Amino acid sequence: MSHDALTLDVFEAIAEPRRREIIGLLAGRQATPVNDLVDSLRLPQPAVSKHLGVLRRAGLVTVQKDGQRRLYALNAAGLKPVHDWIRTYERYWSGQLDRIKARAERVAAQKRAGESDESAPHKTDPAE
Amino acid sequence: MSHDALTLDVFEAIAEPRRREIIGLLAGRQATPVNDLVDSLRLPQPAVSKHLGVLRRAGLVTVQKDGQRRLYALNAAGLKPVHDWIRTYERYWSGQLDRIKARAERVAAQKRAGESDESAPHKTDPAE
DNA sequence: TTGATATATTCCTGATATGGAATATACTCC
DNA sequence: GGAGTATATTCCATATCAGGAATATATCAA
Repeated sequence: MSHDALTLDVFEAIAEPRRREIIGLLAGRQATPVNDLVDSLRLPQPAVSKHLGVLRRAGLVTVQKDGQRRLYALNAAGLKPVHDWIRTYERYWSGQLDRIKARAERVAAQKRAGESDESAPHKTDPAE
Repeated sequence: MSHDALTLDVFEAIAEPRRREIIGLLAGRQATPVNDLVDSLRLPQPAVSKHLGVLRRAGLVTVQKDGQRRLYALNAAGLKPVHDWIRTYERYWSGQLDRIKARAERVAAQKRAGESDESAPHKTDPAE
């Protein structure tokens, strides 16, 4: 990817299920050595270290030296960009009233009636 | 990753900046033909169609035939898994007290339900 | 120092994604 | 039917990633 080696995209970082799993594990602890994560994840240590490297460059975890170990801790604030982005669309599914209100903002600009709307957040199965 | 050709991971779908852009464009409109997106994105039409295909298989957009055009609409509800996952960690950056409270909730919820969707944090070590 | 432990890094390989170009499909209009 | 428009699909080339294996680095212990 065309990313700076030092700054990875948070969205890409959390696209990996294993990395989300690591985040979930770190959320419950304060500072966890790599080996504990290796045991929990049942993944070879190099793979875990690589994932931790991605998370660190994405700003999602912090490292702390403790003797020969490296203690990783979650930096949940790094998830804020994703949260902010998602929240923009939360109103589109959160409820009928909210959705109507959201639509009203757009419709207000047009001030026209008789618009046939059908974008309900229910899943329409696109059969080929 | 080895994904079903018909069911793509939402996290992977939104990892692409262009696709997030498409989502942003669709959020403001009701049903948009591909060509409108092509104009807005300044991306060749085949690329746009491919991204739309990914979004559709991930359940984030729906298609609707309109003559020779295909009208795409945002299905924001497809973002809910991401929202739910993120919300789990929202409290970790919102405040210290909230964080303690969050841990209690999480532990309680895990004792109650064994229901685990793929994006949820997996087993947290109870010893801590 | 020697050996063991903890973690990171490098190299390799297979899988996959992206954009580009060309082509295929489907629909509309004449 | 044939031309033109709208969209999808295929093929190609490049890039990247995930995991495996081996190795490198750093620290601790005796």
